[in-house]
Amino acid sequence: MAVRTQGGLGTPAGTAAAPEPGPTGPTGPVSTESAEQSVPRRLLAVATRLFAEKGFDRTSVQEIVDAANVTKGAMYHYFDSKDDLLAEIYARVLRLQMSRLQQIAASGGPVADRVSRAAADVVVSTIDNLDDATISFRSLHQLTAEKQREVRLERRRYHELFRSLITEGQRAGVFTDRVPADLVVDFYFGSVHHLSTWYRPDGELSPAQIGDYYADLLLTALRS
Amino acid sequence: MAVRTQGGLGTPAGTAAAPEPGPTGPTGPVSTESAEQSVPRRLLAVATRLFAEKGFDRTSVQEIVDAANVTKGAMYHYFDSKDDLLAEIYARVLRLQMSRLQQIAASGGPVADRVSRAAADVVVSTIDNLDDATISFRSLHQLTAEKQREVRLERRRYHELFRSLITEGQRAGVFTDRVPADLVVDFYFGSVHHLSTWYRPDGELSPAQIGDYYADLLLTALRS
Amino acid sequence: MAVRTQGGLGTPAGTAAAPEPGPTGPTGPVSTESAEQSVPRRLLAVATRLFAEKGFDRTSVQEIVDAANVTKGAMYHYFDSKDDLLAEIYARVLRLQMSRLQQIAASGGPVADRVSRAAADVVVSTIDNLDDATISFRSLHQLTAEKQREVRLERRRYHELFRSLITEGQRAGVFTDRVPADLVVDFYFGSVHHLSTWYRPDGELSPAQIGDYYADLLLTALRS
Amino acid sequence: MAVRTQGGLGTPAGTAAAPEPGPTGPTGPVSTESAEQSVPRRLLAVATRLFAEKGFDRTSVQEIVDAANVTKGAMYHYFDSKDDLLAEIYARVLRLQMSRLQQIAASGGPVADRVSRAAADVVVSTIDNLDDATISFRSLHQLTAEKQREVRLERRRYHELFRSLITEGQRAGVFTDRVPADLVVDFYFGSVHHLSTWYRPDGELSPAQIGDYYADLLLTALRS
DNA sequence: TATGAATGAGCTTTCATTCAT
DNA sequence: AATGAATGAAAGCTCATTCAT
Repeated sequence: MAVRTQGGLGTPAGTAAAPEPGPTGPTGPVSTESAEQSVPRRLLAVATRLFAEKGFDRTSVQEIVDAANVTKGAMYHYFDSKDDLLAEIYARVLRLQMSRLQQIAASGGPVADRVSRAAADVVVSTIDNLDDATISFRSLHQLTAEKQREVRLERRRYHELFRSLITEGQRAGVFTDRVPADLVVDFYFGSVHHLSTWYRPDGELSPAQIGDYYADLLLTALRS
Repeated sequence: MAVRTQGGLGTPAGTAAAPEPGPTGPTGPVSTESAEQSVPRRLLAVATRLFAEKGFDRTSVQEIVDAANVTKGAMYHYFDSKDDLLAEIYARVLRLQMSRLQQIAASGGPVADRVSRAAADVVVSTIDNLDDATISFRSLHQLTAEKQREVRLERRRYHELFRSLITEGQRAGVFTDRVPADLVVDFYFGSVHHLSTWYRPDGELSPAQIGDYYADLLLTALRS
Repeated sequence: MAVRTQGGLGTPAGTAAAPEPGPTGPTGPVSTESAEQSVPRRLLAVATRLFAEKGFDRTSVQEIVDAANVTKGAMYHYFDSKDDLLAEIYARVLRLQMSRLQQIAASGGPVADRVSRAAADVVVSTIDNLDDATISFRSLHQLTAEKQREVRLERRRYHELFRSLITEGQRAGVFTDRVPADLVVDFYFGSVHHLSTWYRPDGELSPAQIGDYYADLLLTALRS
Repeated sequence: MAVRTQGGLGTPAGTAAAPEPGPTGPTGPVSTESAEQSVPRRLLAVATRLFAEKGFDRTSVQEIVDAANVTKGAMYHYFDSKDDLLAEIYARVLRLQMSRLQQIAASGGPVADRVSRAAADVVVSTIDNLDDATISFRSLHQLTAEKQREVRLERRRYHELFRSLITEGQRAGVFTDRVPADLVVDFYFGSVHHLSTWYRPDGELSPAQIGDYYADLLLTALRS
């Protein structure tokens, strides 16, 4: 991030204290990407869509700023580089996924239930943010080495949390330990990340159904 | 493809019996990528490595021809474009995977055995050609629309064959039909394609072991 | 200059008697460049250092204001442009050198003594303000045509004064007139300006020693 | 330099063996900068003129290639960067000056004569290549650190050779050793480098006269 | 069959300056 | 007296591809 002012993107930029008016706010037309939101938000939204559609390297900064109705200078006021935009997208995804998993992991109930809920939930939230998924499984190598490291680290922390649920189930005897928990995690998240290559909103199955099927497959494979 | 030469790349590379003499004859140096092979082979080998390492868009034609010890003119003699190189890599991968799956599908034995063998085999062969896997899960959108269609078609044919084994098992009652066969295929190949993001040659598990674990997970999930 | 404020930069900086209280009053931190001095002074000090270090074109306004702990708006309040900063630096240097030379020229004693003292003094004062010297011999062409003219004019007036001392010596018969006085002046100030390219504070010779040697070389060359 | 072919710029680029036709060659019009010469030569000639006129940072690559009647791509085919162009100019200057000094140093005669000839010659050759002089005393900091080091090294070798003549004269007793030889060299070359700031072709003195005067001043200052 | 100079469009990024507050 | 978001023009550089030889 570039911006010399207080307030990054976790908290809305532009105005320090009050969150900016949502789509139902008092002024202006309603279009998620090109009005009513703060400049950096709009840029991120647009960049996410374009990176997913055409790939990072094939999306020019010009296209992004045009679509966001902003000048190039403005973009570089808020972001250090095109790369920074991508890094911000990764950060947002990881933050979101991690917080959802943490909530589920911390909730009560039998471990199998928690794993099942986590497994289904990550499917639904991946489908809800399909562009993010497309980008994050395809563009890691387009980040700087430094930022790749950060992303990998964060991703590992996520995997470890998920794995800890699996091993908890294995110790409790409800999951088989024939297969190493590590491998199970990689196995499952491979499936999840690839949703973006085949899921179509007009398909027969709803996100929730797919989530349930995926969770079923995982749980059945693990049941000892 | 451009190739106005005889023979060459139409026949599957993997199964070529005799290694062809390089342009420098029997005395030239021995290096898989930059001598002893035909120019187009060398270009494909080098391109595969570089595309996997740095991504398609970040690999310049100049880098490819330099690494292959060839001039640009020569490259454009054999390939229509940089794009063509990528398409050729996709074609090679698909050809190889398809032929292996066909062989296993056509072999005898109980359907569960065939699925298990196919599941384990695709893991091993994916690991054996990890660069191909990296490229093919990351670069589809860098092909022209037309070539994307071709690749998708071919990939669908592959999936259908695999799916037919699953449905065979379901009809035979050895696999559950709780989960649609289609979904199972996508689920499993997601895991497989993602091998390229985490597999490391120096890891604890051998390719064969990983293949067995993956097949185990799939078969257990399916066992009715 | 923009300055719409009272006092400030019109009076020579070097001779200001009382250090002015900084904007943070008596309790602020003490650092020549970023506190305790008035904003325009700080900007000039910082700009001088940065222009000498990296060159005028390679120093951005942002860098200057950051280093001076000031905002862009503030800078543009005091200076018309980046160019104006440079012009101010030139003006300061010329004012300083001129006043020193005038003092020496007006002092009594044999003309050879006065030339000798002037020659040594300009060396010492150049070394004392080495950044100024670096800038002024390298950045003239970065001023607007108009300001270049002004600087050249002022510089010529300085040279004329020095030259008048030489011709005085020539007329008095203590200096040779084999070489035109004009040329002697250019010859000598070339040497002086170039001090900034080779002088190092950790060198063996002190500024005063160098001044004496330079004066010796000049006087010997002139002695008839 | 970029160019992947044999033959740099010391030897004429373009054709390997035969030096390209001079301005009197058989084909094409006669204009030093934009025709009949090889592309890299033209680029260097044009760049030298523009860098001297407007400064390195204020000369755009676009201006250079326009003036040289060449496309940007062509420029980047021959030079790695705009920086490389500048480095090449420095290299050319240093090569030339060094070779002239070596010739004079190696010639016979009393040491005072050799110093005198060298001193006068460097003035004349500096005036003959005034653009080079302008650039080289003003643009060193615009080279990369690495190339600055190279230039400084080469320049030091030049100074050492000149200094060795001075010390030879000091040991022989024809020059005073009141002033360190090192300092004398810096003193004199300051004067020489600054020729570019005041010399005008329409001035009263010819280059040769100026050379003689400069040599006179130096020699008189040194005569013991 | 192969060369490599040359093209030209497009890329990301920088930056002095303005202006509503 | 000061802020800092925003502008818009221009910068240096890359690269797939062509073509005369």
